[in-house]
Amino acid sequence: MAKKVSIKDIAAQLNISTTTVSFILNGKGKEKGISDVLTERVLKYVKEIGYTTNQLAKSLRTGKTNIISLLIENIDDPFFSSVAGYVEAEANQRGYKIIYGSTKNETDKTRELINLFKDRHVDGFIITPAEDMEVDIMKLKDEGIPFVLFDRYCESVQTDYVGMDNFESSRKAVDHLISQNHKNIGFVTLNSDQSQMFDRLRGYEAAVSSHKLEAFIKKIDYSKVHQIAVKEITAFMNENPQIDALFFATSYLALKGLEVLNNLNLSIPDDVGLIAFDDHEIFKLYKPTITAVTQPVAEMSKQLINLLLKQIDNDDISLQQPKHIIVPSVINIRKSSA
Amino acid sequence: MAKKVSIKDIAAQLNISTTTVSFILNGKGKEKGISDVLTERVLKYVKEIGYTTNQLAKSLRTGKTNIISLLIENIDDPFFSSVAGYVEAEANQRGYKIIYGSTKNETDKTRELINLFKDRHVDGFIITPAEDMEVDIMKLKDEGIPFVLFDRYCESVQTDYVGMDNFESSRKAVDHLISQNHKNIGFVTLNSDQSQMFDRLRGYEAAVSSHKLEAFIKKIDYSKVHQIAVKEITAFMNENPQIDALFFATSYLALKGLEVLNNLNLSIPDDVGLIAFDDHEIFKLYKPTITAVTQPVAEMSKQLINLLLKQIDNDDISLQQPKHIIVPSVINIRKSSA
DNA sequence: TTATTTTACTAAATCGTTTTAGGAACGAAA
DNA sequence: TTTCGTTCCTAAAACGATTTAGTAAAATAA
Repeated sequence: MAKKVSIKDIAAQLNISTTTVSFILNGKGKEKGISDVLTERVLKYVKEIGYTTNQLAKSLRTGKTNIISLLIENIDDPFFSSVAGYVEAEANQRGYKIIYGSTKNETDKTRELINLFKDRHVDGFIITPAEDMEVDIMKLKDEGIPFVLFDRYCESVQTDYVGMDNFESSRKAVDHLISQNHKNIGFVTLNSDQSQMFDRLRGYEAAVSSHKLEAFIKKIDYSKVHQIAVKEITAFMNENPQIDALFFATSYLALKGLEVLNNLNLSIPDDVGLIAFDDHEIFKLYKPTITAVTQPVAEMSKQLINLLLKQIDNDDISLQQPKHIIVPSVINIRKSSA
Repeated sequence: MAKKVSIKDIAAQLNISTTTVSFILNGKGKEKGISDVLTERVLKYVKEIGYTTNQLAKSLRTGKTNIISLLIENIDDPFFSSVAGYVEAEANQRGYKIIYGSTKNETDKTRELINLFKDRHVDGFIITPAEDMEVDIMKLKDEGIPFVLFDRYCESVQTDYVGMDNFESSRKAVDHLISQNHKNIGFVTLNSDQSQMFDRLRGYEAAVSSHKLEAFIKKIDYSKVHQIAVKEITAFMNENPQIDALFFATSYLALKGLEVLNNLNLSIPDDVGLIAFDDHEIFKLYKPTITAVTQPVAEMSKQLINLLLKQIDNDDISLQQPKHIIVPSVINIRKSSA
């Protein structure tokens, strides 16, 4: 394994100082009054031997890593991996790389990841906070570390945030079911106090109560979705046979729901109308196609990077007013909600 | 933003040397003959002020980052994001973090990502190589940088590799269609020379030719799948109306195929039998359910990290015989191939 | 001629660790 | 009293860059 050549080696080889080499490599030759002749010579030699900078050393000295930490619920989830894809593209374009971590929506895991990446001196964070993270978020803010919350926010801490109007989106979705003559609309959601889930629940409640309909709510633990969702939803349907439509708070819950409706031989939308929160490739192909509240993932990703880089570039964060960017949702109306 | 405290600060505060602090923090106190009393005192103080190591500095000095670069085709693809999820979990457990890059299966982009992460001194790479990367892979090998290829390998370079027997899996899938009395089996694949695609093609050809059946092959450019696949597959079906079964070389091609069959009002499996390479959540729910060749993603991920860490831990890589780990595939037989 | 400015460069400190090589203090052995 | 081992700790170099605060020499001005 040939040792990598360093600026020092270049300097020695060309009989000049490392300072000069560094200036030239960083394009500060002109500004620092290095002659064109020497600049040429250095650049040529550097190219010849194929030197590349040791980013670790550079980062240590400058305090900049050009790495952004993306902490999402789970990389193996279409919504989040889609965000990861867009965020990566957007970040790359602006000279940043992404280091990710799946929080599994667990507070301890998220906290641990934040600390790990802080020690690695990432330039900033994009975080989908788990529950009870107010203290940690507050700490990040106090330390002046750039970060943007995503998907859900912390009620008690003012921070940059990109997300959707979950309340309004949810209400509209339920309104749409009502407009299609569904009367007994069940809501299947997570057992979670996170803002996005809370708002979706409130939206559902607002819609049904404003039409004087009865509310049917089923909450499922996030950590147990895969094990128990099918059973729980089945029980929910059996206990409330009058339900003629279902609204699912996430796409993976909706998938579980489809499985249940299949098992129960209930047809969509004749027996049960259906809308899911978050779109999914399946929904376009399923028979019937499934109506879904769609988050503009590309737009959100762009905003996330925008806000974050704005923080990273201005170090006088404290002066800035935290920004909440609420992007509009779209309901992709398909056959399941007829 | 309070300046972070360093080992130097601790040493100064306690009136001892940084060496001592470092030894203690790295658990070398005993070995280096630091007294228990002092060890206690340092540990207590460190805890009190909540010191954490600057990993950048540590990495610079030790040459270890504990970061693995995962270069996959596209994070926004269920197969790869699933791999990313497992690889992350496996790596985390063993003290490593993942920095990822989506290559989009483009040679230049992949090359660029490799170089970028090399400059960042990642400890190793997991790579799904794009086409024509032999030279780059050879270079990595020469430089003694630990890496494992995944999903597809480089014919001309001996390297560690984790993948499947694509030839055999493909042949079995086609054999299964034949056993179900399909006679004219079309194969829809990518226009690619990569090993995994090449082997799937060979598997298909072997199966049809051994049964003296005619081959119908459609190749689509990876970069244009989203734009043209539906049109191309439609044309393919129209030009070859005798086709009574389709085998798709990837799950996203199969999704395009489903769209086409829908449009053409062809029913599965009565008009056209169908098998996809790579499973997908949709396939379990689609009506009818779709038969798929399934890669054991969890197992592959574990093997990837295993092989890679073995390289990272032994620096006498040159002595090791490159290992090819071929994991068995499973055909999830569902209704579409009846 | 001398003073000043400009041009073209560089020595050395620094970022925060790890690690090599060694040193002081003390007691025991010769 | 010298010598030798222990025990416990440290000075300083190193990793590879950036950057501050210069300086020497040449050009220009006075």
